[in-house]
Amino acid sequence: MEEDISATSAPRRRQARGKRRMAQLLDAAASVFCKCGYTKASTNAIAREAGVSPGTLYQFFPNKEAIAVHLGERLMQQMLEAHGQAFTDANVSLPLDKMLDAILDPIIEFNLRNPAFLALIHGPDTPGEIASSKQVLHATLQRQVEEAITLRAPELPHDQCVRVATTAFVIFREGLSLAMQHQGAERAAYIVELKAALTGYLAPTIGTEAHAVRH
Amino acid sequence: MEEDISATSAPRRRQARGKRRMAQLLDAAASVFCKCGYTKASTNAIAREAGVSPGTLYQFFPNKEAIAVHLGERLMQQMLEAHGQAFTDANVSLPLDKMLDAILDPIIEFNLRNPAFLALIHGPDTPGEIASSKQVLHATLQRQVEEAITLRAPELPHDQCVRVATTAFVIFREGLSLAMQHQGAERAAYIVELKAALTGYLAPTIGTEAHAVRH
Amino acid sequence: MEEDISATSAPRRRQARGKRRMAQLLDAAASVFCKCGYTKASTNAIAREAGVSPGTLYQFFPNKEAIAVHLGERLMQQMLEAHGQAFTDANVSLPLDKMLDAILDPIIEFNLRNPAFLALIHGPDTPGEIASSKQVLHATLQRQVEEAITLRAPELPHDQCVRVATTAFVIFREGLSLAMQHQGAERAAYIVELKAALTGYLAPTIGTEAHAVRH
Amino acid sequence: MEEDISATSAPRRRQARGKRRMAQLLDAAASVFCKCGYTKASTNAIAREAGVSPGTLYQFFPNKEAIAVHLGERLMQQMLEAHGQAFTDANVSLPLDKMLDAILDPIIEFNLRNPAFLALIHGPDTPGEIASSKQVLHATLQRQVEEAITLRAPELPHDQCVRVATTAFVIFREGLSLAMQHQGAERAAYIVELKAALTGYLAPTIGTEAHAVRH
DNA sequence: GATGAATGAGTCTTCATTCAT
DNA sequence: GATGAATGAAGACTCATTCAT
Repeated sequence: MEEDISATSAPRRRQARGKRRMAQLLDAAASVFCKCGYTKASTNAIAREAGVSPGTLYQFFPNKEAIAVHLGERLMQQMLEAHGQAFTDANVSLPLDKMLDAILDPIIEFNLRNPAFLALIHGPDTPGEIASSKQVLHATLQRQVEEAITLRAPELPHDQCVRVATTAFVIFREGLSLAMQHQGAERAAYIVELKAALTGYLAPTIGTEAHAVRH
Repeated sequence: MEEDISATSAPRRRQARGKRRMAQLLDAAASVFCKCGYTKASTNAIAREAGVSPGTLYQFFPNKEAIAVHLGERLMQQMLEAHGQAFTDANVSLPLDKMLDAILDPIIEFNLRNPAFLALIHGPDTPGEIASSKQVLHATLQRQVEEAITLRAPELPHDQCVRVATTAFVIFREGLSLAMQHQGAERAAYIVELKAALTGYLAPTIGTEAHAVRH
Repeated sequence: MEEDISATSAPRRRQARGKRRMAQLLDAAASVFCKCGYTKASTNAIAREAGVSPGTLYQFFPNKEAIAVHLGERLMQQMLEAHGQAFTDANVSLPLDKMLDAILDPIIEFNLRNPAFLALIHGPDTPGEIASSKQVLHATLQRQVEEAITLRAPELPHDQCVRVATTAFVIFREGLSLAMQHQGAERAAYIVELKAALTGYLAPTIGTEAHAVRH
Repeated sequence: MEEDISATSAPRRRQARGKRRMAQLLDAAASVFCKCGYTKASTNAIAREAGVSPGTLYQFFPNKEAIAVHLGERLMQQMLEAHGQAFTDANVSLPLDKMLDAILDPIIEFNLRNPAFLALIHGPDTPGEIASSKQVLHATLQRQVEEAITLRAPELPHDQCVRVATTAFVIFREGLSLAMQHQGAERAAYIVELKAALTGYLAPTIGTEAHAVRH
């Protein structure tokens, strides 16, 4: 608008650089969160890992938590882009064990590539601070689980559905965490256990059979 | 009070006072860990809560983690004293649901009275520092679970047994955590879910029937 | 609007835009200085308030203090334009109380509309940095007061005149400040006190009677 | 009590050291406040000036403002100790000019020795932050002025008395500030102006004559 | 002229730990 | 054993200013 004659205007280029920096910072944050956990990850360390000064970090994020929130959002979005079909009706109507495979396998695979996911989903150990960082992932995933359960067991009262989803979610989270703490065959074996746990827990509530869903 | 001239020798008295101080400090630590979580609990805060100076604290514990470790040990011991019979053969040979009631109810009740238990069992969110603090409770409880499972399913390969125990343990830990985050009826409902999850998970492995055990 | 193709030449247009920008920035600065005081007003905040980038701000002012200086100059100029007749011979020759009314009332009224005036006239609390910012307003006003006093009391030695002017000026400044800290009737009452203070101070030196002045 | 046989017990000695450190820190703060003003005085600078680490400073004061408050309190106390008789009935009943001499001279002299007084009484330039630091000195002194005025002019309505005291106080403060900015004869001359200003302002309200006061 | 990213020293404050008494 | 002062590195965050585009 002002003075640009070039094809890609200056403001646009600047904006692009901004996006790149944010990505860079989020990458660094992911790395540091993994190494140290949320609490011990320092903003200065994140900046250093990103190769920028602390001031730069704060040009993009107002505080440490915002970094976690953005990272969480980016992770969620990437996961949905990569495996958005996990919670589709097609999957949800499969027999329970197939359904769990269809839903969990992509998520697990995503976690292997993005270990920051687990770091975030655990958040700080401080009781009060339920941590918006945690919230983002938590809320989104849990809503999906709730929806899936509602589809499979429409007669379940809402509050009970919430409890089941919540419980299923923490089982998933901790089972995954366990798996990630191991390698190779052991990890695979823990994933088997995780699925067994979810199957065992959910079967009485939502049944094991294939199940036509309709909204 | 302090300097009584009773028959008991001076060293013994000193030792007794030491025990009292440690108990005092551990009580304070429990309280602070509950309020703040492990990471944000400062040794100064613990000392203040105990009504002693930081220097005194370090006369009994070499560092922050040692406090957590000792607290964990004391909690374990108190739990065993109060509910040592939880994992007895009698209980372990009950039908699965009865067994879970028999084992979990005392532990849950103990947690209600000692919320520091949960704070410790979660420990710092720092990955590396899987925290000897956590370890104490973890290890002890898990061993008990392993034993129980071995009794119920002696043919299970050892490594599989470990995985099952580990998985069952995290389900228990997180389910309990969920319950403690709620109150009254909601808490009770979450406990029901917790038991349902464990039942569902363990039934295929260790069976639901009563089961005579023998060492 | 910006890029109109009118007769006026490009450089002139650019210069006009420059003036507009400066005005814009000074307005923003006035607003921020009022809200935060000189010290806590950040250049970034001023730029933001003006709706421009920090870089742009520094294209017009070499540093924070220059902004204050320019703002001071603009305020002085606006005040002279609006109430330039305050220190005219006609006013200065009035009886003391009428003279104070004639001089102070417009200035006070100007301050009501331009509260940045007070913010500037106080400047940073830093001793060394008696602050050119402050200086501008200070110097100009004080010179006028000196002139008025010289006219009323030509026989007064110069250095004494300076002291009287200086003292009268700070009385005025702080009295005004006090008035601005209150509202409505209370403010009016403080203005009465301000005038009483100046009358009481100046009467012995420059007399209360009307006084023909001549240069 | 515990193990001390010495004349001055260990705890007492420790407490003494604490007091000494606080005094040391307040001295340092006074010095830094004078050099830099309240706003630019950094807690680290104060600690450095006191020859201790930042942590030590925070063992005695919870934050920067508390330092200022304590310093203000100490200054007030020292002033009262040194010149507590300034506002006595004897002085207040003198003729106005004698009264001002009797009251102001000691205060002025105190300021010469404790220039931090002025730094504190001005406080940060931030508008909102009326600064408890400032408050301490302000409030105490103003109350004394109010009392003196009430004694001299008992018929004055209370709110008017407050305004007069407030105005007189700021005249004093700024006049003193002016004097402190100069040296030698010039300073003396400014003190003369200060007294003239107060005399001129107060005479109409509280009269110039000696005045028997009674409570 | 305009932009906004980049800087980096500096601010206040905390905390695990040590040490003289 | 007990005290509490002392430490100092570290943390989150700010801001005047510069620079590439």
